Amino acid sequence: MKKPLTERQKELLKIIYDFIKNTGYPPTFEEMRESLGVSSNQSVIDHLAKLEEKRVIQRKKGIARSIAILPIGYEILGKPGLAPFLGATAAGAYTEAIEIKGEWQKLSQDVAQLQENIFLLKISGDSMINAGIEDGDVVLVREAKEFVSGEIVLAETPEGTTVKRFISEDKPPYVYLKPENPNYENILFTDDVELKGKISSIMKNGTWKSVK
Amino acid sequence: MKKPLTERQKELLKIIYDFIKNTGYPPTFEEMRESLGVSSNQSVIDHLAKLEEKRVIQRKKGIARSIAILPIGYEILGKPGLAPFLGATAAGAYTEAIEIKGEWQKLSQDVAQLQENIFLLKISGDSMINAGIEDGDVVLVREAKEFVSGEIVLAETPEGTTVKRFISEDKPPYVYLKPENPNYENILFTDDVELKGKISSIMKNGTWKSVK
DNA sequence: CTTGACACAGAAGATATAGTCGGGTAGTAT
DNA sequence: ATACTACCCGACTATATCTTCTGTGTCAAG
Repeated sequence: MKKPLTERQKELLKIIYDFIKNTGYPPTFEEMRESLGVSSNQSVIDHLAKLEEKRVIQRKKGIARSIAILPIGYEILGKPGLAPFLGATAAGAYTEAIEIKGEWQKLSQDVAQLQENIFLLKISGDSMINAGIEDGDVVLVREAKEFVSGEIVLAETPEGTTVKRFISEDKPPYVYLKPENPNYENILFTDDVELKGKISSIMKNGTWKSVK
Repeated sequence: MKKPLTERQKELLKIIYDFIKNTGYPPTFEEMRESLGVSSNQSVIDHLAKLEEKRVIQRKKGIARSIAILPIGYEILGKPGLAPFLGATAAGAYTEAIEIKGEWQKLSQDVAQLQENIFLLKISGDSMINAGIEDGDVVLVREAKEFVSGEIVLAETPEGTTVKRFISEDKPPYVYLKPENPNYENILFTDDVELKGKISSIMKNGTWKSVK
């Protein structure tokens, strides 16, 4: 008789998931403690122990950032998947080897949520032409919360949504959005500007290439 | 003029990718050093610096296991993706807001490779009936190399391929495969037995549930 | 009114992990 | 010859991170 997760446990699971999605690696106790808004590691440890007991996550003793979310955890978070169909095997008596059928099967409607939020955008305009992004191109955007100087980002500004290179440096104008076309001006980064995601790939002639 | 990755750098990238796929979190310097088969951390650091310079990965100074593979890295590894199509935005002048179209677009044939190797299996037999896995059921398998006692696994034995619970304990019979049906015998774990993956979900009446 | 589950505080100690320093070799280009 | 790049060795240091210990308060169940 498995018990369901408590509110606090669900919160922590969500915190872990979001952290991984955002950084690419799991959080430390300290980072989770911070996100939970408590002052002691002990709380985190207690909750992690429960989550592990309930097979929602898995950890390794003494290893830094060693939290992995197990399938049950993803299910609780509502993150489904897509998979190829490989054939039949046996759970009872031994039977035939696996034969590859090569079919595909949707596990849920919400496929994109599998690992991260990604979506496609059609570009209009030529302000990023020197980065190889041209009018009419389709680019792939990965949603993110943390950004590194030099990355091409999707930004929301009071004037609208736009794609530019994000620059953060320690000399004026410090933080701004930079077009890759000399005919356009930099956009200073103000409180009104919100970064939505990173442009990671671009489709050219039907094939995908990385942006740089 | 970007230089391509050297052989060694590609090897390290692959090592990092495999480690993450397998454990759910990135490796330490020590673990990478081991996989590279060298005796000094410095080698790893040198290669990581190059990979970071070439925008293949991204790291944070002083932070444990803080390697994230960037889109270019995934491209080099040949791991594509699938994404919903959201609409048009502007790279030039500001234009309209994003409108959701809700279409889907395939980025490549090889969709399953996105984040990990997963596939479906049709079960025959009733040896796992007490775990809720019945004859004719379809289960989802995630390929893995490391296994924890208690997990339901897909195993290859000299007699054939089978699904059982993997048990590893410090009393006899120590390591074995356990059916979830009293009518079946345990299978002792020998050198001939190879674990291929973990059963993470099962489809019942068209919907997916976690196995326990 | 005791017991247990849940949630949290605060601090000390142990160890896992990143980083630094100062080298060495082989190959290739200037 | 000199300079560069890719690749590697080994020992040391600094700190990031996990763990352990002891104790508090609440709330619901027996």
